[in-house]
Amino acid sequence: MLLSTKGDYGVRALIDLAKHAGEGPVQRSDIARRRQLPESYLDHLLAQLRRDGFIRSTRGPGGGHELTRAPAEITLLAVLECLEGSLAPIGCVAEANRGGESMCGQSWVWQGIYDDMRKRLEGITIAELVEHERAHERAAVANYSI
Amino acid sequence: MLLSTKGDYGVRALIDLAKHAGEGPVQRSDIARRRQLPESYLDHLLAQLRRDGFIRSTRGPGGGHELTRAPAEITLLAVLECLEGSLAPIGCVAEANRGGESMCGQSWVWQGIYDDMRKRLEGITIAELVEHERAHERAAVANYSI
DNA sequence: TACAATGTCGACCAGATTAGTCGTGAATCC
DNA sequence: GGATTCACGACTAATCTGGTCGACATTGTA
Repeated sequence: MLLSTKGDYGVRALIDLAKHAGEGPVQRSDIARRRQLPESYLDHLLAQLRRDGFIRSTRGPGGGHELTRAPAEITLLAVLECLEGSLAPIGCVAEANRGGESMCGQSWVWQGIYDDMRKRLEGITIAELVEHERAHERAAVANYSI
Repeated sequence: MLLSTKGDYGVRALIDLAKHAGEGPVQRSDIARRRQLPESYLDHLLAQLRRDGFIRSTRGPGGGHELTRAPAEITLLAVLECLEGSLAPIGCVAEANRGGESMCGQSWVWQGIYDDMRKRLEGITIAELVEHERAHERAAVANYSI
């Protein structure tokens, strides 16, 4: 598996923050409840996202977490690399892209796959994921009303 | 990391078998020495490849391992799925492709990436990897002779 | 100023996976 | 019968995953 729950949960948390942008800080407990994530685990992910500048946090009553940028300016690639580290599919590619020169015999295959994937992930923003989720919600409501 | 050393080593072993196809069974110790792999670990990988019908093995003096098919008929995708199990980048895609219906919010992204990758890997055979390696060897020799 | 709400940080933990090693046994050839 | 080779399962150490927990820092409010 290329992705662990770190990346998965972290993206969901950012989607939640994006959906509530402009409403003041969003509390960890609210994110955890709405997205059904373990709150104390979410804690670590938010810490990482803050360290990398995706969110800002404030303490005290009424405190919480907010995006530092517009959702349309946060790419899925950036978020996942923040939370998961390198997304390289195989060790030799990870080393090569860290500036190393080691290239195993099949790395040309994996480098191509890696480049494709990064390109795709770079083209998707949190804003698009929010929009996708909203469309899904509308579809669900439409189904229900039939 | 999507791939462990299992897939990596296993592919190298098959390349070795392909290069020595038609010369009778190739011994585990020879593969391990030429490819610089731990022999006792390679044992497990060859067992898996045999169970899935990629190679046949014979015991006793002069025994060893051989491909059951032409290298051009063995795709990288098939080998890797044999050794690594599913190559799905994230859990929800793995479940969806096992017949489940669970689709997380971002799975449309990952399904596309997964499909791209499988298509690429399906288009590459062990024969091509052997040819690539030979080309690399020729280049190295050419460099040396300058 | 006290207290409650909230985030911050690091220690800790159980289970799974990875990357092996090793030993016993089975088949085969001479 | 002995040497050679594969077959298979037990075992292990290190690392990663997916958390939990507790002490502490910060801040708003009464």
